[in-house]
Amino acid sequence: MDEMGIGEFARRSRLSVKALRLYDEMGLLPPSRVESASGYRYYTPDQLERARLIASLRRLDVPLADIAGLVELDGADLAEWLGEHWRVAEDEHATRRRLVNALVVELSGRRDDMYEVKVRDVPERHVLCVKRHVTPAQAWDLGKEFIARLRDARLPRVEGTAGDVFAIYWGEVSEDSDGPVEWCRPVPESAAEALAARLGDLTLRVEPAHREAYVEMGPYEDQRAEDWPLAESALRAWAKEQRLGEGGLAIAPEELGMRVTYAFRPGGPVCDFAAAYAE
Amino acid sequence: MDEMGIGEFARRSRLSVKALRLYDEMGLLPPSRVESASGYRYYTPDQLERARLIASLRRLDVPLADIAGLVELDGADLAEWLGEHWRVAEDEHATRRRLVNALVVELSGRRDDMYEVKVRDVPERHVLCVKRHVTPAQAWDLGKEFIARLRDARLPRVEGTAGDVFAIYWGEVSEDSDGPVEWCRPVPESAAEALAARLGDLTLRVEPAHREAYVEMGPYEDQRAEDWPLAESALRAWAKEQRLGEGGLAIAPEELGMRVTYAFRPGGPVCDFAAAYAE
DNA sequence: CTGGGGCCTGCCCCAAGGGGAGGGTCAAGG
DNA sequence: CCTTGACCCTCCCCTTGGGGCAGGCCCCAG
Repeated sequence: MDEMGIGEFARRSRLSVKALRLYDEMGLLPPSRVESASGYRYYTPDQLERARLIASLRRLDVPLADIAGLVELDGADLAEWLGEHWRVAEDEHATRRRLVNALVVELSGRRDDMYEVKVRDVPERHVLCVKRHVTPAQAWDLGKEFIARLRDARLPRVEGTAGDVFAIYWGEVSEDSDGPVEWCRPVPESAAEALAARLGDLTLRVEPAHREAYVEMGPYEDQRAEDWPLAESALRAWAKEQRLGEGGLAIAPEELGMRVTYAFRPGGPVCDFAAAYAE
Repeated sequence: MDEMGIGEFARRSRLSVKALRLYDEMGLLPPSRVESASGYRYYTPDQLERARLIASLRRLDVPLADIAGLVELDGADLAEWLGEHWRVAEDEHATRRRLVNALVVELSGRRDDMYEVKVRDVPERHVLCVKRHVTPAQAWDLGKEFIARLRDARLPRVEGTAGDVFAIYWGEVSEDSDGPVEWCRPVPESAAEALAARLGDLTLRVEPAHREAYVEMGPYEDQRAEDWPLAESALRAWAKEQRLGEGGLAIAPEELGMRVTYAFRPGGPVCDFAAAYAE
């Protein structure tokens, strides 16, 4: 029988002795034999394949908890899982790359050419709103639903950009912070009173006139939550350049919220990411 | 004075309250004022910029220890540092991508088309060797030096592939495991005796005849240590296919070592990654 | 039978916070 | 003035995937 001690097995599997003892303890890779008297672990060469697979997965930062399930899969299923895992990793990497680019551009004082900041004046508006606390997952689905409801053709429309549906993020929406988010639809003042009767879960309020700095984020379907902080920082850099309050208070998420406007223009719906400020 | 509590500061900086308390404790981002009676932390808006920078760097997985130094740099230097940091990250990502590809190819049973495994017979040879324990950093420099020494034109050459300089990795070379690595130069048997007199730190030994499975790794200058395990696994997969010992023992790094052959062919030096086995 | 290397368990340590207990503070409303 | 609820404090334990070390067996070769 072709046994070896833990040291040799470690060298040949490219795992550390410490890791092997851990994997034994958690049942992921028990030695083929453990001498009860001494406690010595003995491994056989046919355990190397599993060990090397574990080592590879660890090198890809797959958590041990996942690995425990994965090593029971057959090759094809594991390959499929890896494909999916890698897709996610590529995604995160791309997000980080955008963040690095944005940071470097901002720090080196160059103009950010990724996002062009524009300004628009928004008049006082009567808006129909619905406000919810949502997790990131819900935000997308619920958003779609509310946007559809609010675009309901039977509601009279406000002319121009000021009539687009928008959402206000009053707080951060992430795994452990759930908004709130408010979806809004401007309605003509003339219609507001009549609507007040049949509101349902909607509320009617008046938004003050303000100025918005915004960047265009492209098609609605392509929105990725990770890009919003980049847009936000572009707005902030712009604000600094414009000397809109050195303390960072002119752009005021805490007052008027970060906004995403859904403009259903010809050619498909596109988004703006906007920060309102009160001059 | 435009102070805010830790909660508001957390929201506006996209850092958690917990993180802020930690950064205070370690002096990275102390509040502008701490009420001594209550222990309450109060921050000012002009601290937001630093806080947001820290948050961005953390999102890039920069360790806090590094961040502590980085936030004192000016924009240009920090941008430069980020560029370098990112270059490394891209590198690691590319390495992981190669590993995933290799794994998926191997697991789904497809032939690995990245590396074509070839076989060659190596006759018994007299070799001039120098063996050292080296760290990864040293391996490269020391390797260059020894290869140059061993290629010394005054030594008689063995004809053909069998005459190429090669290195044997007897153990893993990584941050915490230092080899050993042996650099070798075959010499004709006829010259061996005469050489024995003026050996210096070189040793002369006889390598048994064996067969080597190998893959071609491209130019010498492009070698990256991270690719070698991939090549090794390609060899191992090939060995399995050839039924060269199901236990994984026929390919025997533990016996004959993993080899890298430096072939100084016309067109520049290229490397082979080889595993010797004893039929 | 003795030395040296291999191996054992058990304990503490790391980053970068998260979660919660138990208790003090602040500001607004009654 | 009092209460209530939101906010904040410190302290302690928990996480992942091991690394490092202490103190003590074990095993094999000479």
